[in-house]
Amino acid sequence: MTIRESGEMYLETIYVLSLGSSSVRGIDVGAKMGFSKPSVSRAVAILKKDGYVITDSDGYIKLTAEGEKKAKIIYERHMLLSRLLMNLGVDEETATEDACRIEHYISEKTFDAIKKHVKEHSTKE
Amino acid sequence: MTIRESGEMYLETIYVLSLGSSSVRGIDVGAKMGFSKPSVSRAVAILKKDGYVITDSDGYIKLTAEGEKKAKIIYERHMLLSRLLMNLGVDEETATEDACRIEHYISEKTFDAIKKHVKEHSTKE
DNA sequence: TATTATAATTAGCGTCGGCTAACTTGTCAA
DNA sequence: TTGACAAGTTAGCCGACGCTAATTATAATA
Repeated sequence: MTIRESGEMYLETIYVLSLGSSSVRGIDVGAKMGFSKPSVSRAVAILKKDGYVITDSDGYIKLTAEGEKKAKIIYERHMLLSRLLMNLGVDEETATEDACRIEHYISEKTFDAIKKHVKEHSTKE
Repeated sequence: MTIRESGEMYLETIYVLSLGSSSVRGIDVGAKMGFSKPSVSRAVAILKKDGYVITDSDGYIKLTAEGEKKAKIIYERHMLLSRLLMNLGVDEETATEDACRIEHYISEKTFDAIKKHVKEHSTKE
């Protein structure tokens, strides 16, 4: 099964949390995303089934190699989009929020174009 | 109830079809969107309940004043986004497709910024 | 007129992805 | 040792929004 929007959000959140801490728990993911424990529990179970995460003996959530790869792509897209929007003059908070919502729906081609644009415009202005 | 992504898509489709023909039927909407008749039937019923469309005595779908206003905003957003993406170098087909998917998730602030950008860049290059 | 085709609707199914309530499990402190 | 709290899971609800199958209604044609 292909990962869906919701799964991408959970994966990205796990990734971001794991950047700041070596031990990520479901409860932290839920707190970050504003979702309940059962919602996280189910989402993590799906990510596990699909091979993106594992839970170790202490119950901590770890990304698999594949999960980390995927999460990095999603995160990079998020950053890229935020930067694009900020280049267009959107404030950081709004840019981040909007990027978060639309990052799941954009094609590879468009991301390549955005990447090019951001590369050209991120140093100046 | 606030209109949702799905409702926005139906409304936009009805609007676009009504630009090319004075009589829009559910079957046309379904054909355009690739959805079944029952899906359209239900969606139109919701749009009707929410005051965005009416169906006349012949069963044709007409936008109300509010529906048309809303549809125009959605359509304008679609055009704007497409133009932005094309300005970034994305081909028209991809730009249109991506714009279609993300147009529902972007804040007013970001749209204003995009509008400004497109205004500045659409004549040149 | 009777049949047939087209369009719309109704009934009901399935998936996704939230939720609450309730149960389990493990740790820590009284 | 026991009791309480924290974290996770299970069971099951709900709304949104696709779908098919079957029905209804209308219009066109044999």
